[in-house]
Amino acid sequence: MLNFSTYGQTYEQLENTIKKISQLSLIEDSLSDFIVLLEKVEYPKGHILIKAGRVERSVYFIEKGIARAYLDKDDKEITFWFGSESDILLSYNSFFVSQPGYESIELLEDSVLYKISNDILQNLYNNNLQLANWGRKLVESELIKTEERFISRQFKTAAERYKDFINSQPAILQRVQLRHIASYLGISQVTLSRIRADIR
Amino acid sequence: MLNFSTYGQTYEQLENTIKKISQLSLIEDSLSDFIVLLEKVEYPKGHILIKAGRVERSVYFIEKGIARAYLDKDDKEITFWFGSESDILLSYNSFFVSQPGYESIELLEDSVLYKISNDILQNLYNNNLQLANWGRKLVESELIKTEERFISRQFKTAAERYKDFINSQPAILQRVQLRHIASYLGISQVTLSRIRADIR
DNA sequence: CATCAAATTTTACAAATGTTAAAAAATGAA
DNA sequence: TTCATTTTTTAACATTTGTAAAATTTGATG
Repeated sequence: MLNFSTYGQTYEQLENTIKKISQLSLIEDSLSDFIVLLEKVEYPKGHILIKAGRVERSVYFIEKGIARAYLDKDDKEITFWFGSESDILLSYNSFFVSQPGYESIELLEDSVLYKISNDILQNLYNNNLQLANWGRKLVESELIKTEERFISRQFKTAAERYKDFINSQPAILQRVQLRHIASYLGISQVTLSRIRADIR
Repeated sequence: MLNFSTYGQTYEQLENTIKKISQLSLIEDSLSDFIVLLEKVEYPKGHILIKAGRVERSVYFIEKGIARAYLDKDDKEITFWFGSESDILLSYNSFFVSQPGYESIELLEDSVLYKISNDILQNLYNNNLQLANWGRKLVESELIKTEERFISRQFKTAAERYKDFINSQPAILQRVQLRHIASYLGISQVTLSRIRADIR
């Protein structure tokens, strides 16, 4: 549970932080019930928050930091997701259906997160209509984002995808190694270098 | 609303059909409430069920038939989804957030569908905890499927993706033109022909 | 500042995929 | 069946992207 005094925050400060994350302002009436169930956690750069092959029982809200989800293919790592401030972080397939996940998630900066277990969340969902609908909307918005990325992969060239990326997530470009961005865009690092050279 | 006598079905027959679709057996207690709100619709092959640029107010459950979602890119159509018996059919971004959708959905065979409007569904979600959680789980399972397709696009070769496709959806291969399958796999029809020739 | 290690870019060549056009095969209506 | 149309495959060539290795740049540290 959150220990407010430990972090020197008032409840109001915390509430403002949490509201920014994942449309939590939508559940105004239930917000305080929700907040007290969160656990604040901090990890250093390089920490592997979620490990492939395990069943993940927690979802995280990112207050500060950047994370990448990746999976191991042969001797390479394939990065397929970045998350930063105000994003939620979880292994979809592991968290939703309690199966071992295929992905790992690494923190790329020292990070501050709020954590809630699946057991607690399921209990909320089964007893609070407002939160159940908030959870549904949260997943709906993740689904739209994932589908849009999927489609753009299908009909845009590597150069177009890179330009989209620097327009939509310029901060990530500054904070993440280019080899991860190349992997995220589905191209080799050499191709990414060529695209960057052409743009210059 | 469903008019049972029109279609010569008993309620029990209809319930069995509906249960097969989209894990609706999960909402045993609310199932009959849900079923009476469905409207059965039938359309011929070639019908455009959902048109890009419109706000879509309905979701469909496919009882019989095949559909493809596509978008127009320059003078080409990009197919990015197939649905058949037991799948749900909707424009994610249009239905979930009431925006004009970017995709069209065409029926590739004469089809039988059950339809429910977003207004009715939202009303159910806001008044029935069991249905709200069923809706959340439905979206969660769509999200897992979409993410898996996204990732496989990123690290599998065109040949691997084709083999995955014929293993996981052999029936679709028999029922859909190869040009649509090539588009779905993100490759040209020429490349698909080459892959098929190599396998033979 | 000098040095080392890691990250990124560049080069050279190979492999995969795309484009266009044409040929072949399959489909479906009369 | 025949014929016309559509779909699929093949061929030839162009372009994109990948791999491996070398060169360069960047960043951290003494």
